[in-house]
Amino acid sequence: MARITALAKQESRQRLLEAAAQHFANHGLDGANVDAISLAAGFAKGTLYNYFQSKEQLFAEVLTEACRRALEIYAEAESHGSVRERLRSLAAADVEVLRQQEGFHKVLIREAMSFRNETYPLIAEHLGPFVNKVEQVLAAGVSTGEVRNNQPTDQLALMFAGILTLLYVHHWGSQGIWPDLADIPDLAVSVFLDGAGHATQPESGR
Amino acid sequence: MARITALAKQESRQRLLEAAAQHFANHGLDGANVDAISLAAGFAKGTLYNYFQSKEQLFAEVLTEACRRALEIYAEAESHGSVRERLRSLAAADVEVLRQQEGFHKVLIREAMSFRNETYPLIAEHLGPFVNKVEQVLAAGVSTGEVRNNQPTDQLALMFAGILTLLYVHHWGSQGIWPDLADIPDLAVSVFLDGAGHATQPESGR
Amino acid sequence: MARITALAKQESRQRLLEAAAQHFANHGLDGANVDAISLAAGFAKGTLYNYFQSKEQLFAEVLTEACRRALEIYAEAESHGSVRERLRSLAAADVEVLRQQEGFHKVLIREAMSFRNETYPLIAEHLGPFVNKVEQVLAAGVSTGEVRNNQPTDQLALMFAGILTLLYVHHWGSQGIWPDLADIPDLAVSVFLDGAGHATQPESGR
Amino acid sequence: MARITALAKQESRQRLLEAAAQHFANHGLDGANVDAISLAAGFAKGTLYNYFQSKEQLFAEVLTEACRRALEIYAEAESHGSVRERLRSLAAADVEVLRQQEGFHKVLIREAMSFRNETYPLIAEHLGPFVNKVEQVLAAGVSTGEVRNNQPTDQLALMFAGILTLLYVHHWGSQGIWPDLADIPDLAVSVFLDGAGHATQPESGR
DNA sequence: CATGAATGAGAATTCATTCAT
DNA sequence: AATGAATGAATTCTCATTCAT
Repeated sequence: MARITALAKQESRQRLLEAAAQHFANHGLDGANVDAISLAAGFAKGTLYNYFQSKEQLFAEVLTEACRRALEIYAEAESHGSVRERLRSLAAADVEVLRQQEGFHKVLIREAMSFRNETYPLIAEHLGPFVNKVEQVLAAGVSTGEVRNNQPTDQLALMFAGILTLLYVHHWGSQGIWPDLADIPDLAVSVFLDGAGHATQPESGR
Repeated sequence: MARITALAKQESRQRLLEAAAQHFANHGLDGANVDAISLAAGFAKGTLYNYFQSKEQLFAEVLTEACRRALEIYAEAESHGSVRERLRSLAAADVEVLRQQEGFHKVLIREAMSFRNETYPLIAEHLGPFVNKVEQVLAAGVSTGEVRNNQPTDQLALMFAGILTLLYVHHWGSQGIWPDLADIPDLAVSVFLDGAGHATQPESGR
Repeated sequence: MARITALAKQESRQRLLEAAAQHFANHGLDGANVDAISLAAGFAKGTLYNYFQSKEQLFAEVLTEACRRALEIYAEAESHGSVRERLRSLAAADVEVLRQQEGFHKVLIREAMSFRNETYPLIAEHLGPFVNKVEQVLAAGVSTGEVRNNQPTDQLALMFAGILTLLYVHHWGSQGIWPDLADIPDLAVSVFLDGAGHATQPESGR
Repeated sequence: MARITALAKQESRQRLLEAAAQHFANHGLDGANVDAISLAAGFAKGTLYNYFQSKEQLFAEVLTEACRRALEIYAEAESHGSVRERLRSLAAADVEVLRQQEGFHKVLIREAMSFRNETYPLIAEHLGPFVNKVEQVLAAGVSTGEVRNNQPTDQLALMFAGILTLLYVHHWGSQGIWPDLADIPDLAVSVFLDGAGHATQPESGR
């Protein structure tokens, strides 16, 4: 019985997290209404508070959950071949993560931009694992000569993650016209590695 | 006397707009407190409502004002020399715009991420003139061979503006540690034109 | 105009304080409902918060106000004659204070008994002036030999104030049957000075 | 088996009562949290409601239990010697009762001050036996001349009980500095019998 | 125009109590 | 009996906005 109860509780929690992700996606963090989330999950007004201590903690938990899923997907991203290929693979994984909860990620990015003490550290932590993976690839690339060594790899990794975000934002801002989500991995890698300036000789490994 | 009154009214309005920009910068749109803005401008609590109809409209007006100032500065940006030099000059102008109302731009960028129907068009309009200028430079660069022609220039221009924003965000997110505002123009141009991949021969014009 | 406004505000504040005293008297501190107080004062729900920052602060202000009135009355209490007469006079003043806001004092005494960090210091401060006056009288009495010197005067003063409170409590507990408020000053002095044991010779100065 | 079950139920009930006494002592009646009590007793949240119908009834039961224990201790108090000695003995018994559940008695006294219809009669009932015993001693004292006969003995008895309570309150209010619990019986008797006024000749039986 | 008191809808949060398991 | 998830009324407090002076 305990197990059944525990299971049911897990499900309820999940329902609340999903309703919350959806609601945050639609209303943002400030605009969100805790009661509405609880009701949307099929519970009474105050029930959410049996699972989460506060609106902020709820947001944090939604984030953590998103994180967890993201890590699973990142873990699956193959990592061999050239730096270009490995970055592309990571970018594709990130796009996949995005697809799963696109609305919530929109809010996430927006909250990241608010630099609030309550949310910024949380989000930075969320980005951490991805950026770390990117940095490992770049560090390897520096030693093989595939990546320029005129900038620290941690800064480069941040730039790569940033360029991805940038493309998401353009995607949303253009209502999906450009770029298409499917094009983002290639685009990001190209922008990041090649730049827009004229290379004296074309890259071959593309 | 009517003129004096009108002038005084203009000044009051300006004071309110500045106080609002500062306050929005610190608290965001949702978190802003209308009374506090009015008080910060040196007026009593309700006075703001003699000038603006609502918090939202006030925000929009602050936005419009920021746009207006930005345009003035962009107009002054010199535009000659190589593509690299001209982009650097535009980026420097943008940084200058940012410096003038750094807090407010923080909010601007955050709001851009919310894609709200009330604010997004305004912000897009704000970016417009800058992006147009960048595009002109890039189009010229394509014809001189300084810029690759594997992507439409409007998309490239959006990317350049985006990279700038990205660097601002990293600047804020790192509490000013990296990158320094002064380094941003060079950094943006380098990232945008050269990329991080290994060029077979180093650029000379740097 | 400013003066008129300030005056009106004073009146509103007073109305709220009175409604609050009444409401606290009826419901206690925990049981009190801030909205109800505001409504009872003839204002809208939230209006009270234009005057007081929180329920606790409101309570503190009611207390302070009661304090202020009490001090006025204590100040009027004549202080000459024998220790017995002077104590009687102070006790009578205290009863007078009590009469003015009997309900609120009931709550006050009750809150004093709760020893909460939020309220106890406030209330102790409230009692201070009265106890000080009593102590002065007792100290004088010790030097004239009217008061025994087998206990520090500050402790004796606390006992006297306590006996008064005790009689109030019995008054309330018996629904006013015994003791009558009017009898309390004499009773308190008698209990305090003479005790219930058999004195070998009756006091004459009574 | 029914007996075993009944016994177990008794024990559970007792555990809950003790946890409740402790919790009420720390938080008061209004501030108490039913869930916390149940958990503190080692049960799950709702279990308490298998034993008590409501928070109020629980409080009443704790009170009744305290009463029961107090009676046992009062019964043991020896009663011979002078009035002074017998009163001292009763006071010592009361202090002993207090010591056993000091926290709860704090709440008890506070609740007594609230004069609520739900709790006041209970508390009066609790005091009853003690006051009766005191009254018997005093009545005997009146006939031996040890106690003045200028006041009905029931009122005197209430005063004695009240002075004890008063000393407890000062004990708590001073954080135990004055008076010490151990000093209270003597102090109470002295205050009650002798008063603070100057006796023409010192008591000998002290 | 400036003022600032008043408004009242609305939000987060608490918790005594119920009841299906 | 024990459990603990669910309930939802109630409460404190906020603040954008209005409007009489």
